[in-house]
Amino acid sequence: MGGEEKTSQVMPVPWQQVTPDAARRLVIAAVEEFAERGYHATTTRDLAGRAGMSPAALYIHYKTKEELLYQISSAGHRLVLRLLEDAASGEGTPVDRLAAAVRAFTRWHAEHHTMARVVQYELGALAKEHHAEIVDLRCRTDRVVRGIIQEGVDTGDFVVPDLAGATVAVMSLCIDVARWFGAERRRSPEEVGELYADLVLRMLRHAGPAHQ
Amino acid sequence: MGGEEKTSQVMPVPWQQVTPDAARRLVIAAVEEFAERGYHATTTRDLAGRAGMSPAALYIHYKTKEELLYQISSAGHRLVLRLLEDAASGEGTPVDRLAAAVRAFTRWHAEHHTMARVVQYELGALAKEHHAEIVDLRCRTDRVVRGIIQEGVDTGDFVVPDLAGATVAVMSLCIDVARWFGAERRRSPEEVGELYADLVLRMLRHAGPAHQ
DNA sequence: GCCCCACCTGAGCAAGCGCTTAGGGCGCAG
DNA sequence: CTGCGCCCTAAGCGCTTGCTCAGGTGGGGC
Repeated sequence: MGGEEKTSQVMPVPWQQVTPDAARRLVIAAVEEFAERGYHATTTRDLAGRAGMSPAALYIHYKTKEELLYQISSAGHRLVLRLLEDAASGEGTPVDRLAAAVRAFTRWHAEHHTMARVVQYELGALAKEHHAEIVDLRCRTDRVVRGIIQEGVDTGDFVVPDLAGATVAVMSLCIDVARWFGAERRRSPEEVGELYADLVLRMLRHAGPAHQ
Repeated sequence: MGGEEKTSQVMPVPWQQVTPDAARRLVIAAVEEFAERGYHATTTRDLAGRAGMSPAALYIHYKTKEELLYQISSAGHRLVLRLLEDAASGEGTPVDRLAAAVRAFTRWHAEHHTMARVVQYELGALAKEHHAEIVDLRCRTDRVVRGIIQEGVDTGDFVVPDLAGATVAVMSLCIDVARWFGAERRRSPEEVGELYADLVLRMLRHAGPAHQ
């Protein structure tokens, strides 16, 4: 029972390289279940059931339930970091690159909002050393975005009274997409990405007459 | 064990009217525990222990653990709704009133970030009829903010390509404060409120030379 | 035929869960 | 004093939890 879940594949999800097949089915089941009910409300029996196997089979592929969460969290954070680094090291002005970063970051949170929910809201359930590793990744993503904004300030394209505050606000705006996206069916991930890129530029650009 | 928690009281928290004292201690303990570990990871023994009583005493004051969550969620949502309605029905231009709304909404999420976390991130753990009631409250808060933005668009102060999208973005930005605030000690709730009011106005105002 | 190995299952263990029950102490009206 | 009601606790019930383990199945090399 439990038909195959169809997830949109516009951006790559790294589960293709997870083997054997049962392990992949488990990790996909875990993303859906953790996103829907939360890590602590999900039982190993739920996961095994959704992946089409007995509860005991889970422990052939993963040592603990927490390791499954860690795999998801780690893969998600690394993927997001790469996304932002690509945007940051791309061509164009800081304005262009911040827009690209926000577009990609937002779009990922919308398109993969189930995985994004696990990545962003289930950190607290990680074991201590796993948690520390993830926090380090998050600091790095923060630094990437702050770097682009700083460059924009240097060129005079951005005017921000508080660099750290603006960085937090920009990332916060994008991250929270994972929370509300899905309840509303009207907008596509691409549209939200465009809208947010525009809003963020409006937020940070100096409010002079030389608009676009 | 477990000293008295000191919560800043700049904005009123309605627990003063919760009686008897043990019931109030329980609800305060529940806010802290639910915010820190999440509803499902918190046990009734944790709550009773933090409130300084035996596990069984909880059930004298609340029928279930879920009812405790519901009391917190309901009180929080009603408080936030009133906060926004006050700002919306205040004096001044739509620009002034949106700034006031964002300032108050943001500040509440920062100042009471433990309660806000429960209010914003533990909805899914509510029983079905409680959940429906809370969702209704959330729709009303949404409508209040959308109303202010719409007025600003009518007066020509705001230029937004997508009213619903802009509303979601504005509220999203404020709500997410509950997630990250507390890790960073550098900013006060008032400062974040000011920063966010400024950023939101920049996001929505038409980008002409008639600035400020 | 044979064994090996990767993968899986049924049954179940110890611990912890939400919640209940029987009863105890204490303040107060009589 | 007695009697009553409120607030509380110790003990524990029935169930679910994360996880284990002995054993089974099926395909490939010999």
